[in-house]
Amino acid sequence: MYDAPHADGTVGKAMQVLDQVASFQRPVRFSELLANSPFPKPTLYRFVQTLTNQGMLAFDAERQTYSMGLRLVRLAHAAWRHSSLASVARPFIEALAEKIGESIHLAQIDNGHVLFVDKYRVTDKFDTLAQAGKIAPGYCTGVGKVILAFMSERAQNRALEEQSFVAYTPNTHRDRTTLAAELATIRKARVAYDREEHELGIISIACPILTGQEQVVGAVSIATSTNRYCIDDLNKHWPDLRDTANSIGAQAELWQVPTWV
Amino acid sequence: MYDAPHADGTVGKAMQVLDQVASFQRPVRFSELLANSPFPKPTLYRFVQTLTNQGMLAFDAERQTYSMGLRLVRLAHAAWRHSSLASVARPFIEALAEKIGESIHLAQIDNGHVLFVDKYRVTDKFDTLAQAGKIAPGYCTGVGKVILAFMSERAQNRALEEQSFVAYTPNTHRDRTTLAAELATIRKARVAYDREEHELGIISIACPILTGQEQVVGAVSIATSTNRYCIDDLNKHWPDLRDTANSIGAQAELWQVPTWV
DNA sequence: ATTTTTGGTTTCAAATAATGAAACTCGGTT
DNA sequence: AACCGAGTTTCATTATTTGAAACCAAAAAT
Repeated sequence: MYDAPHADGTVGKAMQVLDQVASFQRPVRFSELLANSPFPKPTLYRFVQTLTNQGMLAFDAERQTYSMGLRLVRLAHAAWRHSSLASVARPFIEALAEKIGESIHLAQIDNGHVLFVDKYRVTDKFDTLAQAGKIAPGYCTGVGKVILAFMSERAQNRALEEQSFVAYTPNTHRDRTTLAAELATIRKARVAYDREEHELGIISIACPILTGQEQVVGAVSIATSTNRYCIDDLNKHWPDLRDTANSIGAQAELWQVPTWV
Repeated sequence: MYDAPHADGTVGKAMQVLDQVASFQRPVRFSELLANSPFPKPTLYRFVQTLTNQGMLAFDAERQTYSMGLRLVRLAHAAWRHSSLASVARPFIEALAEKIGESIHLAQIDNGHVLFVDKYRVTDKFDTLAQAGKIAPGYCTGVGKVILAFMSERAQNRALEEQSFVAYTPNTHRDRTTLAAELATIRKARVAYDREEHELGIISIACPILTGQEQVVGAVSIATSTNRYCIDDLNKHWPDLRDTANSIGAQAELWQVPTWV
């Protein structure tokens, strides 16, 4: 990696601490943080203090643990509405879900990882942040692969660099070369499939959301379980999915959605 | 508004910039930020750069505008799950909503402002971040007043200090004294009403969510429109609402929800 | 076509804030 | 009573932030 000589100063370090706390997925003690921290004790201590003061972290005095602060929820509200495709895409996804009666995922890419920004489950209707905001790897999901496939070469290289290639299932791509080959195919076909690559029993079909100049802004997918359907069944929905993706892309263009190069 | 004491160093200032961008509620140009910024041009410029590098802001090169970054959505996901009442409260709220067929709000307090962390609308089922993550004033909402009423004296004073007392409707409290009087009543009655104080035509009944030691962690409310019901009708649901609030409180205590003193 | 203005970016010395080794405090051991 | 581990504070050193001024490019005005 070329970048990260001085890691964006003090603010960058503080954000690193935020990420670390988030990564625990549970309230965490100071000493636990310290154990996996690049920072010496007093430095980390002050970061955690500052972030708590700022409401970016929350400190539970009783249990002496830190967790993510509510200020983030407030800030994310704005991010959601103005930087994510979710608000633009919502009506289209809703319509598609009603029509075909399967779960729909909406994703954008964030630092080589697929970020789910919205999700419609036939049963629950839309989920809250409990579901949205999740991340998943790019190299083994339908939405991830289709986004990667349509990135500019430079961006794709950078993103591929960051993939971990953990073998979640026997079908998971295990290195860059086989993945790169599939990405080329995907780009031609304009559709990607997840054949139980991330989770056994789960398959999906994904289409890219593009602007007029063929820039990817995200992806939509229909996901289902192998108990109910096979890839060929999903394929029957392809025209609908493609149309939905196109409509979202057109709408996103009118609206001011930042593109991801 | 008297500002924070030392504004928490560089990190605090950066967070201030984040807030500022969020406050615009739309993509914003550098010069617009500069106009309302306490920081000189190069300083603000560097903050915005750093935050963009960090994914806390997103820069749209084409339109030359900044908006909130997707990293916030990722981080908020964790905040939501581990620091908010939402995950704990969800099943109880769902049950209540099914039973009485009205919209339910779940709120926590964040710096004197009511932060809606979840919302169940009978029609739409749960909303996404589009709704959750919103903030509302504390002094003129059912959930806000009931939370304020149950805060420790010290915390209440601090929170009251921060209320703006904008008169949204003729019924809105216009100063601290009348509000303080009502808060005392609310604390005794253990229930608060919003009689069109925030929005004409909207009324609600709210109960506090308390721990065993009577610490407020949040509030639940039933909201409806005056076209359909009056306060007395809402009052019929009071036992159910109170029970729901109590169940959430009990559950929150078992789980590690940070308390707000 | 030339000048001026506007919006954004870079420089660099001075001012300030971050840093971390070490020392300290406070419950709870041994 | 001495010890330990987790958390907190001190303070001289170091590195980062700061902002006036200068710069640049593109748009607007002349």
